[in-house]
Amino acid sequence: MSTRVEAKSRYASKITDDCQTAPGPVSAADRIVVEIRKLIAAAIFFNAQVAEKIGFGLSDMQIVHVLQLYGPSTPSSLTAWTGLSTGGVTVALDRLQKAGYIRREPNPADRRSLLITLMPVRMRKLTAMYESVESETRKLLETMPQSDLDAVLRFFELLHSVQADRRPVARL
Amino acid sequence: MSTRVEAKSRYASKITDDCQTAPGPVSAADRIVVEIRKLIAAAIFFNAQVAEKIGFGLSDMQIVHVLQLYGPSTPSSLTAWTGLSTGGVTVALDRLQKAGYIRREPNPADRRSLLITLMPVRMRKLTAMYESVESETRKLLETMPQSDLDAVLRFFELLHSVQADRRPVARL
DNA sequence: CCATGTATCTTATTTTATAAGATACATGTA
DNA sequence: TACATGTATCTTATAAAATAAGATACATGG
Repeated sequence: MSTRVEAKSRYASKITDDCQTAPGPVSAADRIVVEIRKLIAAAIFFNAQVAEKIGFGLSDMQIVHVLQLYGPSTPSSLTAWTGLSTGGVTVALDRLQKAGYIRREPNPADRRSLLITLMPVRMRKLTAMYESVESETRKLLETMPQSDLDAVLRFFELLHSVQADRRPVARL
Repeated sequence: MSTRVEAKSRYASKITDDCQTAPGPVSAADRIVVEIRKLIAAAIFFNAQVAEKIGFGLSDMQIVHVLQLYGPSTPSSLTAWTGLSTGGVTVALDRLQKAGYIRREPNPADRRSLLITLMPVRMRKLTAMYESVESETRKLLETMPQSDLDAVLRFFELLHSVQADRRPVARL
């Protein structure tokens, strides 16, 4: 078990002009912004590990995650989420379908379009790989006082307003 | 400006066995775990947008982010962070070097090895693209009471212990 | 009914990543 | 010191993934 410890004082973790973290007193907001970035970098890394283990690419992972978080989506919505071209999404969906992770269903709202849905059975294998991180996280969170948890939820509510305009809108 | 609003009650946002979000009362911890995942998915999306605009691939982005967050690194450390093969990192570094974003410097600790460092001048263009998200985030955070910010920082401290063992260790 | 726009798919081509092997240096042991 | 083994990076042929351009089928608004 690693004992690597991040700087915990308020005297670190601000990204400065010279493109590196530099010491010095910084505000809580500054530190939180850096923490968010570190969380994201770590998540991308972990994601890549999982992807490799099950033979997915990163685009395939993003598709699966979006479907799991936001429910059935159209290919065009996934085009936005992944940044792939339309052809790229088609090919990615072919891969995922052949591997049994998704199904293409008709979109009742538009006969040109499709709704991509996840196949629960296949997903179990994948979610199992995230289970340890998630349960560990949940367990740790439960050690925090309720007032802290509420503050964290308010924090995420704030973030939503930052993200809302920079995120694809699901149009079914 | 979008008016899309996420579910804010405690009666939503838990990922269930059927691989989709389902309604029902859930704990704060459960909701936070989902929020983390949504943050990550949104970040990957935003990342892809930025990457496309400046003609990077996602691997290149991850390399730049890691260098910015953790300082100069060896190619092998970047191999771990990106999940690329050693040859893949070499090629990615060639791209980044030709584009002027990084430099290969000798590693004083090991003559076989290198230290990859960012070139501040080129980075300005890239950081500018994140500036609006970050400053907007900072501005919103500053509307939160200090006690909430402290709680959020404690939250990230907890997360570090979850991530520590699932993250590459920088060995210079 | 028609013109225009949108959603997905197809396929040739380009871009990226891998795998296998090579070189140069490090490390530990005798 | 000499040697065997291990590690860090690079090279290059090959494989995988994504793009671009174009095609088809349906939607939408006059």
